[in-house]
Amino acid sequence: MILGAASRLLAESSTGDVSTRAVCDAAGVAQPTLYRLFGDKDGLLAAVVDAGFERYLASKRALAPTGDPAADLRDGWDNHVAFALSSPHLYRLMFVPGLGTEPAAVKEMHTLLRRTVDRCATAGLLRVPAGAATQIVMSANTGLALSLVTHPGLFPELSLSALVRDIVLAGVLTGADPAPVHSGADEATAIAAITLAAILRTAPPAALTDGETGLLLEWADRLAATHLAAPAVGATGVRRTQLSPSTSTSHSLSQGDNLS
Amino acid sequence: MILGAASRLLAESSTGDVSTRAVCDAAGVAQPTLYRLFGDKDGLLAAVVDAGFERYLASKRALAPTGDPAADLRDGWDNHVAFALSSPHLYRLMFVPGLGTEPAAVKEMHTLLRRTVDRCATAGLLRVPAGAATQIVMSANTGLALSLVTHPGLFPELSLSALVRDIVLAGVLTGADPAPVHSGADEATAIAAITLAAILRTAPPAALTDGETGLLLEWADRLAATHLAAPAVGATGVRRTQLSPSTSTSHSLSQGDNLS
DNA sequence: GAAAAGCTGTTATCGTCGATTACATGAACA
DNA sequence: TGTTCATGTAATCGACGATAACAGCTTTTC
Repeated sequence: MILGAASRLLAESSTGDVSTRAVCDAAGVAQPTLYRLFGDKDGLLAAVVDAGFERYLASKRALAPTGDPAADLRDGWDNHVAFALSSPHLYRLMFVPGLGTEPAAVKEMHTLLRRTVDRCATAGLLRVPAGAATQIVMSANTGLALSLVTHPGLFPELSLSALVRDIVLAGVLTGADPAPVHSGADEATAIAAITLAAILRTAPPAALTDGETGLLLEWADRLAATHLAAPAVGATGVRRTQLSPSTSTSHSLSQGDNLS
Repeated sequence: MILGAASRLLAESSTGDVSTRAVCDAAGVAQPTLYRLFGDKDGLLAAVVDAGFERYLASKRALAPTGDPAADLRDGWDNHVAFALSSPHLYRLMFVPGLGTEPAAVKEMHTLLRRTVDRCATAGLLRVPAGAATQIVMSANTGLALSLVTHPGLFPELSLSALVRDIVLAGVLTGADPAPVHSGADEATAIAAITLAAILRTAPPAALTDGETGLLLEWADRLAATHLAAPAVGATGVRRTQLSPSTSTSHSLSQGDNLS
């Protein structure tokens, strides 16, 4: 069970790397055995990547296509991010190859996404060509997941993924509003609050005391952020993915998030 | 000139890694010298990152703030992507740290972006809170750049960055249309063409010969892709960044791109 | 002016890692 | 029974990151 030991050690590793010796020790074999079975350390890691990708595709198949391809697209995004967060090291191995080694599995994922996009297209939901939409969603999705994985400190917002997702999908699909869903007067209110908050922050007015400015700022922030918690694209029939309870759409910004 | 040798070797490296021995040989010094000056290999790489970041910030300052903060935001995006493509290995060192070592420079860049976003906010151009907008743009920008850098084979489209950029900025700014700029009948035409192309590709009709289907497909693709070459958000006063002649907005899809 | 202190750079070496060679063992088959 | 081949091991190699011990040189101090 060399492969299992490698996967386990990788997941437990703090640096995201494993030594062939450690893998062999954990598996109870000598090094040449590993090298005969996998040929190379890269071969071993490729096998680990393949196994991880098998798991990823399994979770992908669990999200069977529904009648709502736009919702499927959204669930696919969430599922992808959840997988990345669940095994960061493995994700980095899968999507940040050593510059030259392209795991074939990535292309398979690309075609999988393409299928969902095509279903959107045949339903008349696409406003950009299917190929462009696929690349846009794919790069934005993996890119965001990589950012979340490699900069856990910089982007502590759990809802960031949902925000970017809704914006990107709204830019690709028809009939989908970008993340902030407000209408008419609400939109004007939100924008005014956002503008005021920015002005207060960069140039506090002399007419108000610091305490007053702070309180006003708090209210403005609250006004500006309310719409971020609203459900967005494809609001009907929201399904939860098994892996991502925390990245779902309806997650509000109640806890420590500071998006102001 | 140990640092210069390290930077040069890193840029020329094929794996994105350098050995301290190679650096010392190239610099004409012995290893302990390097370790006395930089303490560690990580210390050396951190210095390389700092130097690269100095260059990045220099190119950033060259894009002095104009009266159009939205255009500044766009130029900043292009500049970022151009930097990533110009030195992929360095970029990966800067933005894919070893999981634990957060280069302080990244935070500095974050605040730099925040300043531009705040200028948009005070101009009333923001439809999401400034903090959220900063995180959205930042993660999408670095994420896309990482995708372009680490998967040069999967995303060969030079215009992909511009597409994602316009979509993301449109989701964050007011008065900015998402990438496909079409109006009225044009939009209906494009969507119909996209839908038809997708249907033809997934289920070729029996009423047409293969040749006829192919020709029809070509025309539909052309109809669907025309609007992708149109200028987008902040169309007035488009400035070119020094580093990114190829990622500019007006770049058309004439060459080998296949976004269909 | 000579000695002490400190910076700068060297040679030689250690432990770890990825990878390989040469060899041992045991089952399948003629 | 002897050959073959798959499977495993001990021992080893070269490259790497890192360090100890030592040598030259400038600066400071008495």
